[in-house]
Amino acid sequence: MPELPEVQTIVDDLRQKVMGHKILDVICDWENLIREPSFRKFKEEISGSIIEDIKRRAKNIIINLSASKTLLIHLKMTGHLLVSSCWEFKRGKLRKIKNAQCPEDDPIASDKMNQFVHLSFQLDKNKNLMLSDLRKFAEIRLVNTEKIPEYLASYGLEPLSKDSTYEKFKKALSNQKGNIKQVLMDQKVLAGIGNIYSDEILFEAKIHPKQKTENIPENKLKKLYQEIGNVLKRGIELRGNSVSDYRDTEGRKGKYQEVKKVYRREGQPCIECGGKIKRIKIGGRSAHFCPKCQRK
DNA sequence: TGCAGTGTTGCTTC
DNA sequence: CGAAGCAACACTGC
Repeated sequence: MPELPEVQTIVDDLRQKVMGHKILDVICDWENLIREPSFRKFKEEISGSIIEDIKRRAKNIIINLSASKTLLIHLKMTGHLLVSSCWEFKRGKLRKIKNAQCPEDDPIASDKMNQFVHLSFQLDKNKNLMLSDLRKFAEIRLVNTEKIPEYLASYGLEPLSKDSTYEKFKKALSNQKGNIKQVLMDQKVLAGIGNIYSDEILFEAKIHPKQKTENIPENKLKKLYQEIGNVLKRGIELRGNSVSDYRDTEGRKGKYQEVKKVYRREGQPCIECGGKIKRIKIGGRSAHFCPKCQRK
């Protein structure tokens, strides 16, 4: 679920909310979430550390801690990070902290994602950084900071980074033979794009998802590069999409789903030409597109 | 009621 | 070798 714009929104919010905080303790009822080291070591090593910096690479959240340790978090399909001063994770359940001040319309109180909290970092100043995950696919690692580059070595171009250029993009795609939809989602080629944004990007660029990457003409490729930037930036502006269950660190929905044009709109009219949006399978995933606007 | 489908990724299989 | 399938898990919707 969380793709680049959602992960970026989470990272930006976390920077505001938990930077400089100390991690006092960790509570967890699904230790498989912690991929390394063992939970016992994890707890021991992380307790007492300070959150020094928070960044994103691809769909990973990177939290630099004091003592040269780094937390690497991947939310996969249904993971969420929540920051709250009025909820705590105790005896396997999310519980309201007595006498704590909650926001009037606290979404955590009503949203059913509150049933799926499996881990909580207890921070100083009465804050909790919690991970909820219905499907339990999320992964957390605690590694030595110097090792981080190895973990991130295989990722491709960051489409929104300052040094991303059309030439680099073109080069990244130059030896790709498959269909463009799958290439866009290949994290080794481009970092951060998933099923939803790839559909929206291809619609904006007027490219058929099954178009062979090597056959895309130069002008279309330029357009594609521009639209990747436009769509992802719009996603961040709208704080991500909650087509499904994405929520930000307060438990609130994003707004990008209100402007999406093709994803999960099978059978509905195309915003631009009125034709019917189609859904096909590509690599086992659903691809949505307008057959009139997007030609091979 | 039951089964296909779901945002991700990486491993296994053919 | 590359592409396809599947597993990790649990819920929703048809």
